[in-house]
Amino acid sequence: MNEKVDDKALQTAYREQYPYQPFLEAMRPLTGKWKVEIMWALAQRTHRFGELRRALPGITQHMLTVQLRELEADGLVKRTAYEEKPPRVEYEITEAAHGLRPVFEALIAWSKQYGPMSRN
Amino acid sequence: MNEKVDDKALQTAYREQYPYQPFLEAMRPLTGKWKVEIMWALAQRTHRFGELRRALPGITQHMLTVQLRELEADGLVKRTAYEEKPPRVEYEITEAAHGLRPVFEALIAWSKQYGPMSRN
DNA sequence: CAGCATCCCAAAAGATACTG
DNA sequence: CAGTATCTTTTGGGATGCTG
Repeated sequence: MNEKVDDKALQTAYREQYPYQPFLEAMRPLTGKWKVEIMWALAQRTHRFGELRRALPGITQHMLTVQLRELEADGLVKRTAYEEKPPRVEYEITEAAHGLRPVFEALIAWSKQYGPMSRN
Repeated sequence: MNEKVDDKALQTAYREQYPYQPFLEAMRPLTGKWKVEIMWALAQRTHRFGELRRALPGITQHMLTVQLRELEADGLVKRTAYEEKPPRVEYEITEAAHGLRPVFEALIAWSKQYGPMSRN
């Protein structure tokens, strides 16, 4: 009944001693093939839907819509639709999302230091 | 022939002015359901295969193997097999991987500041 | 113990056509 | 212009059985 005490202690250590869950929580809203790129573009300036589409060569209209909706639901992007004809919709990053900059910067710094690690 | 000059300029800006590619390059080796958790565990100390398995409840043997192999190929994890019977294999993070700590910390700091953003 | 080989499934992403 | 609706494809991950 107690041969696995060490394992249990291990698990407790991981989950309680370190900000384990917060890390995973923080990563989740950015998972998706295009989300980081979208955030990157919006971090530069506000974009219209079509601008964003052209700024991300290869993305489909469908995927851009889907991922923007998810980013919006996660509070990282703000969508503003203007009732005009033809319609105009603008996307910008939220205040909360600006806080991600240090993360991006740290990651880039690391990437530069250790160089591109190509797997293939 | 030149109505799209603005778009081209935009793309150039994203890809040349900002460390766009480095960022994506840096993220790639960490994509995979368990990689961050594996790195987290190994950041605490060296683990044997079985220890790692027990430390990550829910992971399958198959996935642990696959993701460890990828992390190894990306130079984030070092694998050492001892020729014993029964066999013993130890995993540890590499020097390069230690540089990721600031990234993790920045992400966690951001996560704490803006709280958990639940989508559901 | 630490795995590899297979087969299978669900989720994510892409292609295409259509619309307020 | 900025989407939505469907359908198909791809990818990642899981289950199971076998082995040096």
